[in-house]
Amino acid sequence: MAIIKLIDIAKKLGLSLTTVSRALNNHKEVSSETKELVRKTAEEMGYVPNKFAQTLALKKSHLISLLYDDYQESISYQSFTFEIIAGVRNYFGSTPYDIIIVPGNLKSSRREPLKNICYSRGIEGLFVVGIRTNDSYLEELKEDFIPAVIVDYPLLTKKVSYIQSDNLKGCRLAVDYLASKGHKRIAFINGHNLAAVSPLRLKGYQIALRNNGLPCDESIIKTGNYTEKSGYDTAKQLFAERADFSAIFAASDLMAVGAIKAIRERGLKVPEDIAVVGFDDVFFAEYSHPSLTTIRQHKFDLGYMGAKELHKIIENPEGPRKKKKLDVELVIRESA
Amino acid sequence: MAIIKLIDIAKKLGLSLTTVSRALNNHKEVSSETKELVRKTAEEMGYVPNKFAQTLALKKSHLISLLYDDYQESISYQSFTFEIIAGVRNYFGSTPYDIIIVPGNLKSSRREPLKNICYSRGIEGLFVVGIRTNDSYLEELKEDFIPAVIVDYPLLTKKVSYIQSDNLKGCRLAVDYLASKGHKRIAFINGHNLAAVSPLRLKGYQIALRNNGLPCDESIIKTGNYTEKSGYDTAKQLFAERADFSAIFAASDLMAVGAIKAIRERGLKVPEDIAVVGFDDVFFAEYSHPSLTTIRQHKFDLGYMGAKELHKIIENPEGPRKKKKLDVELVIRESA
DNA sequence: GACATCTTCCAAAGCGCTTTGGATATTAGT
DNA sequence: ACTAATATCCAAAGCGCTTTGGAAGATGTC
Repeated sequence: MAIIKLIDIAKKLGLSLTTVSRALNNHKEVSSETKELVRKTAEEMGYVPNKFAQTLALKKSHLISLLYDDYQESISYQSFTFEIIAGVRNYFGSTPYDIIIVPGNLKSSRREPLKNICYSRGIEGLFVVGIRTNDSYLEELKEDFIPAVIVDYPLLTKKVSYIQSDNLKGCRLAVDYLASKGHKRIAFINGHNLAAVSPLRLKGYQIALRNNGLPCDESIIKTGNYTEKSGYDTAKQLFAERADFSAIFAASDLMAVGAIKAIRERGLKVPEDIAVVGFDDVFFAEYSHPSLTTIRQHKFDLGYMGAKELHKIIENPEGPRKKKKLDVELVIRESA
Repeated sequence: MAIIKLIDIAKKLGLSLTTVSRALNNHKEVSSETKELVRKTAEEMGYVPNKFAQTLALKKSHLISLLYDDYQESISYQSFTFEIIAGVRNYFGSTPYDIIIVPGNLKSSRREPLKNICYSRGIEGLFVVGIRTNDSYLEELKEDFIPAVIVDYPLLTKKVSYIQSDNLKGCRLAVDYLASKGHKRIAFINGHNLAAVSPLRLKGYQIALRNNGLPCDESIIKTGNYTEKSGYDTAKQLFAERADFSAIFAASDLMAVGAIKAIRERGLKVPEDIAVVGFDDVFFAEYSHPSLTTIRQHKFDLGYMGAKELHKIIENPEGPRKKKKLDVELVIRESA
């Protein structure tokens, strides 16, 4: 059975194409009886509009695109991304917009310019997550040629907003909590600067130390790359350097897990000897051992609220852009 | 700067629309000099073809759709899904196909018929992951109206293939390994029957027991729902019933983790008192404590190979369909 | 030089939809 | 009863592309 189109309905009812189209789109120029009739037969005949034809005629695709990376190497980031995407999807699920995934990864070296992708597919908005600070797409985004919302990268132009968790507060919560437990020397394992949040978290850590009247000692600040292994390595390095600390604050849960591994290998106990706090609250934080005290990011909301903002930009391109900061919370478990 | 189209190039070069189109599509009816000229100016002018117009004219959308569920309640499944999707995306990244995500979840109650979605968006193929055995979309899929590949649900028609891991082998590996360690009474925590793999895994477990000359005792077979909590609950239930067992084989890593928690609460040690083997090898299996011995599914490959098969079905609808079984392997860590 | 054969190009139609600009029929106004 | 307004419909054009069916010019053959 072939796919039926407007003209089929028109023929069957002895109406014109125009009238049928208008009836279905609820124009005023058609009587309500005909509208009802058309709607009913359309339903009966199983008519569905061809979006391509509509897009062409209306110059409106109702398509937004997701730009993200599979990041095979940092597998924990997956769950983070996935939850954000779930939020995006959930939001747009109640709008006429569909989501298209551009081929290939953010990382892929040989890839089309963003503009080509968007123009070619008539994409109306971009949702970007996990973009690195050295990504060339960022330059294109700055040209402001398309509405976009970026997670965790501070870009604010006429058509581009960004959204992220309140990293400063997150760090404050973590450090305050550790300080309240009597820790005076809190080491910090940060992530690399390809993630725009890294400097933020460092800053948050430093401010929080100051607010607690604690000195900021460069020698107990290390940089990993958000992976478990790097957490493990940097923690071992701290020990090797005979650094003086009683707690570790890691900029990701995965690094926290790695650090814990190093601590235990050293024959020390978590949290008795050394307390550990992570960041993210990825889902396995609860199941690791000891379960992780960490800063929870509301990932789904990041996606949902970001999608909402993107929608707003598309519908009202002249409106004001704003960065959005989502609240975070301290989740106290066993590791600190 | 407006988006430029074929006619713009034609005007600029004093050629006809037809010729320009043909030049870009490398038809033989146009001289190679003109081809080169057209290609160059197209490049210079930043021309990109409008896919909607192309689709309309060619009756070929190059669009496949991903059907999956965010499964908020079973968060571990996320990483499973995400990795599969990464595989799908990776495969289609080197083809002209784009991936569109249909709005809403598989689960969502009020949702469009699959046919409407596909016809309306000109979707050429469906990649389905995580569909439940009672999902109404399954009925539509059985009507065989569109090429599809399903992960983990056995449906094989003219246009639909499926792909899954070798569950039987997985169970065999797990049970054989436990048996080789001297375990005679191996409890089994299965998942619910909304997942088509559950009965398979039960069967695999039973066969493997038989092959090892071990009795199959119904009283140490329990059913959870693939979540950590259900693993915890069913393990506790086993203890409450004073069941006799020295090992637990769980049909998912998350249930395995839950079971371990119950075991330890009981004051017993893993693996010394009770050994535990999981299934899936989700990424945190490595980081849980004790790290999980489990059956690794190659999730990325599931997506990649499935996508390849889908591609094949689309390009050659008359070809033979086949189910594909991907190899699994035993990953030995600490829990058994 | 006349005919057939390529080669290279183009105008027009068509993909399925929406919208513009009229046309026709119905109702209201005086 | 005649005009003005209103309601209801339609034919045709256009969205940006590909393809069909020719046409014109170049080349080759005898």
